[in-house]
Amino acid sequence: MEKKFLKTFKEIIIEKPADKIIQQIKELISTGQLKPGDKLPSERALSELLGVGRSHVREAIQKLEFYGILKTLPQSGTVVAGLGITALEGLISDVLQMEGRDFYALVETRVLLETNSARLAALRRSDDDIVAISNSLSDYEKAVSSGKDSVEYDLLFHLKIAEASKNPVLKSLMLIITPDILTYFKDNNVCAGNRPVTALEEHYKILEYIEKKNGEKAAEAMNSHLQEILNFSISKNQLLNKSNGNQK
Amino acid sequence: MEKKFLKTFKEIIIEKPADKIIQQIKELISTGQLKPGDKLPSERALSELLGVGRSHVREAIQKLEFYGILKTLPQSGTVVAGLGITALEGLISDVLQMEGRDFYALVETRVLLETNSARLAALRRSDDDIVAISNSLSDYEKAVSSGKDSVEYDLLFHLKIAEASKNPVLKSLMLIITPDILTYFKDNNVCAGNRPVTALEEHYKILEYIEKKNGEKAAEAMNSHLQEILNFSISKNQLLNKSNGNQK
DNA sequence: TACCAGAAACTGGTTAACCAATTTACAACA
DNA sequence: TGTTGTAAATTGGTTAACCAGTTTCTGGTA
Repeated sequence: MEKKFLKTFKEIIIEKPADKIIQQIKELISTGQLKPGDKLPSERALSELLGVGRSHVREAIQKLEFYGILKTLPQSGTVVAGLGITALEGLISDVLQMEGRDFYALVETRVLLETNSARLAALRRSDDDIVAISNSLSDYEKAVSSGKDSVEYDLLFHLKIAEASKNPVLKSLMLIITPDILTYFKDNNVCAGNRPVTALEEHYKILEYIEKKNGEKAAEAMNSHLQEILNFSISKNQLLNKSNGNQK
Repeated sequence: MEKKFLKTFKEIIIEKPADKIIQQIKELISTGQLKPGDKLPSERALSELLGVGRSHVREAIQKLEFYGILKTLPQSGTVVAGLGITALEGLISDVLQMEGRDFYALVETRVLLETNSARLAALRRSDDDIVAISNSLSDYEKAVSSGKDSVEYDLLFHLKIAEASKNPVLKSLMLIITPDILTYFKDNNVCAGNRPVTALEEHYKILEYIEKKNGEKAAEAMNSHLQEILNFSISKNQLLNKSNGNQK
């Protein structure tokens, strides 16, 4: 089994300079040496202090700004953003590297989001939404019958439902976890055999309930549609936990 | 009312050069001119093509890489990553600038996440979780009785529950929307008057059900706890939509 | 013709210098 | 003494040049 061999080797994470800087700044904030509203030392000062090029400092600040932790004011300075700092400790380690590979949690969350997305879509859909969902469904059907790569079209169908829910936040969150779901699916061949075919039927059923504006039924159909994947991920996750239990 | 005045003015979005580049690359991909696996033109070529400095191109690529859309291979080139490209259309405009200010959607999603988070926490909590939640609750209580800034401690309480749910993805998603919730709260004084006091009682009730491992009751308590905020955001949102209806 | 060094061109990575806007310090004036 | 205008220092923004690998082309050899 060559995979195991590879696993023991591949942990050489090349820690880019910027990442180290991020870690240091994070520490300064979480230890309270830098409080919300404080100004950071200038980029030049930091680069000299840390013994790295200014571009690295720049990159680190950009990333931190992404997460809303820092705010840089042009020609003036960089400050620690005030809000949500209490949650910072978890933010970086969690959001940044959600690679936790906790497939079950991932799918469980997806079920949660999708079930409610279907319910809201049924209640709030416009006629245009029905058209959009139908189109993506026929795209999916084509992909299935041609026999390959249907997964992306599958998720696209679900995304259209999220759009019909008229809740952009819900949609955004789904978009955030979608890439991880995708890699998970592709790596594990979740949609093998004639699973796509049965899934297709379930999709039609979901669409039907959404069209009928039956929120509860739509949610229920979506839930049972995803339940199978959830069960699959349970067994898979247990396997992984067993073999990788010694990892951090 | 000076706020209204400011609102009509502050929409001068300074479109940074990097953002324009991102938009162009996004378009190239979504129109199919760049397919997954394709190599992007070199940074130099792009910078000359677009008439901007290389650092801007660099910044754009970094951001795109963040979202898993691009992958840069050192000393070789930058390629379009294969996964989830279909979903790209929405990804950038949505996740990047979720500033949509759709407060109702934000709170609605929060209710959804939190309700299920409470349910799972009740089912999966350890004794340590109970201790952690209790502690954050007494922190909150102290803040309330001292009379200020209780909001952050409030959210911290909810976060501990998310941790007890043993679903890191759920927790991460909550962390993502938390900053927006916070600014919303602070801007609108949601927790004014003796709202914190009644909220405190509800918190204790939630904790009680979680301790008793009663999932349904915990979910129910959390739901009614948040329902008031949801109602508040409905009225507020309508007001905003009315006054800002002409915005994009 | 097939193949394989070796050099030249090109890649992203990194640094240092320069730019324009902001902030700060200070001196002149009221 | 307090205010204000100006200049110097400092800031993030931007550019251009250089570095160390990678890829590609090329010419000679078997």
